[in-house]
Amino acid sequence: MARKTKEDAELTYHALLDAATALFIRQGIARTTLNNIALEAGMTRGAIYWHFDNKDAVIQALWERNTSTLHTSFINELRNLDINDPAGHFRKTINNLLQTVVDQPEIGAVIRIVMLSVEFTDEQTELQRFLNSKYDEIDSTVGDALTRLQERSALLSPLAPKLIAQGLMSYLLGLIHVYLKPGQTRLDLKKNGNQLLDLFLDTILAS
Amino acid sequence: MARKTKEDAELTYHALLDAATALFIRQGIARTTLNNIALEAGMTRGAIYWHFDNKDAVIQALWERNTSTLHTSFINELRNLDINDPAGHFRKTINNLLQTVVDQPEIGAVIRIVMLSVEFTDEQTELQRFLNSKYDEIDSTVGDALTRLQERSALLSPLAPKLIAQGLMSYLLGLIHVYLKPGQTRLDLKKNGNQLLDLFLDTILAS
DNA sequence: TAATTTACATACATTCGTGTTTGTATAATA
DNA sequence: TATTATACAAACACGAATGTATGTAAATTA
Repeated sequence: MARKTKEDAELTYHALLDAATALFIRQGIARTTLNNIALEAGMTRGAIYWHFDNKDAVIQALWERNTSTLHTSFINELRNLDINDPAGHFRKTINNLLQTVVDQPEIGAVIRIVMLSVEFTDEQTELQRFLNSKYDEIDSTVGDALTRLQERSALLSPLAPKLIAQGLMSYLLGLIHVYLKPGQTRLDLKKNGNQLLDLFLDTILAS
Repeated sequence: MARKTKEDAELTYHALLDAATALFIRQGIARTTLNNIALEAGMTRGAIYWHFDNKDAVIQALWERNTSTLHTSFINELRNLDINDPAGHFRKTINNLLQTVVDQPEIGAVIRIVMLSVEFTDEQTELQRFLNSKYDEIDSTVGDALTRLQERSALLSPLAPKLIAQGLMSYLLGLIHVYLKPGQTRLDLKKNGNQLLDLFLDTILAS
């Protein structure tokens, strides 16, 4: 067919990623073929192989486009907790994260996709290593933040801060995972997300 | 080759399920082929197709063999909470569940497999419906139990019991998911699982 | 002990998805 | 304006996985 302008090409690039997101959520990653994605976006596989190397590259591009900003800003917030009210700042940061995920479905969707694509680990693929490194980064940053809170005796729980971080991360991931399970209707994170989070945060932070 | 006795056949049946479990955890479900499973068990695909209809049937059989008992006993406990100390009984039941998952790797592994195989839902397959119904059963049972606790004013949190149930389930799933992520080493549920759980339970139940 | 299942192994057919190659109309560029 | 690079579509080649069909030795049954 016809060649597109640079702007048109970028449109299809994003259309492909959007299509991938929708299908990954709807049918799961494994069941979604590159052909599916292309057709959903009104293209052929040629377009995909032009813009990406393979399916893993699509997933990584999804991460870059939809969550990398949130990722780095989240980490920056935690690394520079407000010196006057670090506990409040921490709480706010976590709450904001969940709220962002809920308010911007594209972001939440990609997070769930990422969670699911870490399924395997034997003979780690490049994507696995990449995503794992991102997760580790968050994990240790949360741990460090809680450690500093403990040093300022802003932690209620006597448990080790690294351990609490693991619990908090598990809780967050669990909430997102359950919330975004397709067909799920009972859990309304938009309404109750912060309440549920505070349920946990109240035990570890002074209110 | 040679035909086996009935007992031998049952051995290979279990060998196949064991092989499937190991491979699913190691490589993920999608990446594990029926041939892989057969070879891991020292058989050929013929053995698999003799004992099971397809891969989904293998997963369902895994559930039946490794978690159905835990499932029903867990539900029974929650449906018949000790009338004298329902809150303590509830707490104990949840803690036991996590401890069982941690102490018996085959059970924990299957739970994680099940979690991951619910990935998709569009055009639900029979397996999806089956697993979802099991999850719903647990979910509503926990909700009911918490409702009864609230009626007896044994709930500290003012949140709706159904909502708390969602949070608790998310937490549990998150913990198991993170804990059983292959290659993961930081979270030691065996040591700290109950502490982490109590972190949550203490906010909703009287100690 | 003869007949019949059983518990698989082996072979086959077919589909599906991937990666690559080729073709091409047009935008960008010089 | 001629050339070249771009953004794909279309065709091709291949392996891999599935499901099925067939073969078969031994266990079970009558």
